[in-house]
Amino acid sequence: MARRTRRTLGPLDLRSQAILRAVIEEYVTTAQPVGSLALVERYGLGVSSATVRNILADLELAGLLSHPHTSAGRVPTDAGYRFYVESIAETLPLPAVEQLMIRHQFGQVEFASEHWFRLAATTLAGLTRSAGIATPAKPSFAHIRRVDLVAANERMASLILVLREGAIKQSAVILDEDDAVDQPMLNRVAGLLNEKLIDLTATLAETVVSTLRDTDHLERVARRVGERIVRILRDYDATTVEEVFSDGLLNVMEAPEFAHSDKLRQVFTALENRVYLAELVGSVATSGQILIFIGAENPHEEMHGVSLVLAPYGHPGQAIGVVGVLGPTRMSYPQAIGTVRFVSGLMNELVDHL
Amino acid sequence: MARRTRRTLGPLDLRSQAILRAVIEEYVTTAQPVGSLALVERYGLGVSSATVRNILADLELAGLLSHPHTSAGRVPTDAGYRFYVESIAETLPLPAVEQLMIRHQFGQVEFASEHWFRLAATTLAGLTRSAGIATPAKPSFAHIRRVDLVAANERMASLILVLREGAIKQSAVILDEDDAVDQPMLNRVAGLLNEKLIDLTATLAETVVSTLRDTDHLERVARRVGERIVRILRDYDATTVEEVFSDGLLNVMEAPEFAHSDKLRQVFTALENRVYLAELVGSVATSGQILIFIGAENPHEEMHGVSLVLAPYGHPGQAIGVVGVLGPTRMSYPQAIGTVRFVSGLMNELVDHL
DNA sequence: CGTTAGCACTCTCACCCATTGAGTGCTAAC
DNA sequence: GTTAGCACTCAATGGGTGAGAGTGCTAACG
Repeated sequence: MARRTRRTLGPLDLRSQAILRAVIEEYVTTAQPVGSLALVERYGLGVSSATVRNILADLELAGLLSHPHTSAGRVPTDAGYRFYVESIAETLPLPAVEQLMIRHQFGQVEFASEHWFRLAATTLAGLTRSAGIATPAKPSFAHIRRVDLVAANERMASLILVLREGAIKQSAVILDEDDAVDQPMLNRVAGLLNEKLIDLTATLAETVVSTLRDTDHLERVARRVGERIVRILRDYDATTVEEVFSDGLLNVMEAPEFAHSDKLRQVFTALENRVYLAELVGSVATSGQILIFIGAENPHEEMHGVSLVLAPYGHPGQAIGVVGVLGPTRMSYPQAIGTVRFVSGLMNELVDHL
Repeated sequence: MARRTRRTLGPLDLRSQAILRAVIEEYVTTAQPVGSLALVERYGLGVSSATVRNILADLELAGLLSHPHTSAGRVPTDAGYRFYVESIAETLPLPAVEQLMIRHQFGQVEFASEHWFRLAATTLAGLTRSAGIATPAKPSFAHIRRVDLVAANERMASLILVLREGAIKQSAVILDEDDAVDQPMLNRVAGLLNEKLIDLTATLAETVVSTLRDTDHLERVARRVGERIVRILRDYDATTVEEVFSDGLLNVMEAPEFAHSDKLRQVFTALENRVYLAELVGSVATSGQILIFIGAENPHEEMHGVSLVLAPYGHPGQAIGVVGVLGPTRMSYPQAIGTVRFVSGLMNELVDHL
């Protein structure tokens, strides 16, 4: 008892830190509460188990470890993981061989951002044995790059809208009875719109569209289409995250802590409910750096019990997307951080190529 | 014993059928093995439990029911479900109110097949409390409807290929050093390709592309792009199913038979491995009618223990997609069939509108 | 004064066993 | 052919017990 009050609770001395690290690393691999004996045996600590027990008790007092029951070993708390994550200076970079393999895979796939972010999620899932998460790079304001119209029938046209950032939006436009069109006519409409709207954002496009006259047939159709375009752009700008793609949920499912599976259901609920992810992803996009949410730090109750490692890619101000990993709190953070960092870097390169 | 040998095993008499039906319907709602007493109590059978027991024994002998252990009630076998499914003449059509609600939902969504099939999966999931499955309508042979090119930089262009059936393919085309292009040039290339390739399939397009001369700058670029187009079309034709969208896996997860969750993992594996689904979906597309796979009837071992109710939509010869439901074998088949039938009908209407 | 050996103590886990209760299958009577 | 009666089977439940892991405390040690 005397010892404990004497010990400063603030900055942990190096030995305590080493033991905390050992506990976490042991627990990450075994998924079992770790006891004092196992620590001295497997990590050359040079002290007896009794000493380790004293330190473990201190770490528990500091809130970094916890105790399922009296006669069990220690388990890291969320705060313990947090301390650990902050203390590891060097993350585990991805081995060069794997880096090469992944680059190769990205080379194999069709040259389009659509494929990349899906592949990113799959890759992350495979490398970390957790769930991979990725969103396409999305600009805060969409710019029109090109407008295309294809006749479906004389009163309906398919609008294809290409944005500067590579996204494509498709929508059917239905015209009034007296605005019947054929393909040549649509080509002229598309030509007019391309001329007037190229590189504009929603607000600018709207003012331009409003100048189109209702008297002329060509301009009237262009106006109808233009209004639809503006609506699509506004919708696009309003959503923080277009789509959250995830892969490898099975990996999470296989973690022993989710075997009896009430918590697992929560995680899946949270993942199917894309709004949750969109929020998180939004905060990462604005922060501009790797964010780590450990267990209960997570804003959503359903996600207590899992951790997220998320990193943005792309260019702030221009287009930003997010890649990351979702796994049990008991995950290898150095590896996860290293991997996520590599993949986000890779995505950056790819985006720059466009 | 005498009774049993006397009974014909072939066509079941009506009372036996009624009892089989009762067992299945009871089991579907309770998920518990059902005993003879529960049957006479809850279904006005007008006979004693002893009589029911005799019949149950016969049904078991016929392989339609099984027995977890001596002192437990009966559980339907896959064959029992199969018999039941064949015997129900009338499926449970969706209530008119819900039909209306769903039509309304489809009206709300953007007018594009992309959104429809996703909504179909979500809708099916919600209505049946199982997982919903849907694929976009895909033709056996893609036809070019329109080609569009957008300059990314002077050596790279974004190719946008619209197919007759509404699908859009995007791909980056990288050009040789001496083929540098600007947007006006790309417009002329696109114009040329549109003129030559419209409504063609892969094979026809290929012969046309091969006539383009390498000497002329315009035609050389067009050829490069054309070759890419042909490759995209070939890839498209080669895949039986472009994409399988599923929703509501959570519903399946909540079924008590998957609570302790080894089987659940298999199901998820099978669902993440899209190849499995693609095969099934392919067979439905060719069969042209509602197909039902019950438990072990399923070609894939991982999917024993679940049932699929799948229906095609679209027009054979033209474009065909599939919608359906995946749930535990213990699912309400009349409801599932009725719902799937309605949704596939709805998708048919929508496709016809285009 | 930190470290360590020793030891009592606590608590989970696995196992066994008896009990309970649901449901069957058989037999004999109707 | 149907039914009542009854013995039998077997999963599920709950209490009891022993083993094992790991702790916390105390007293001795350098």
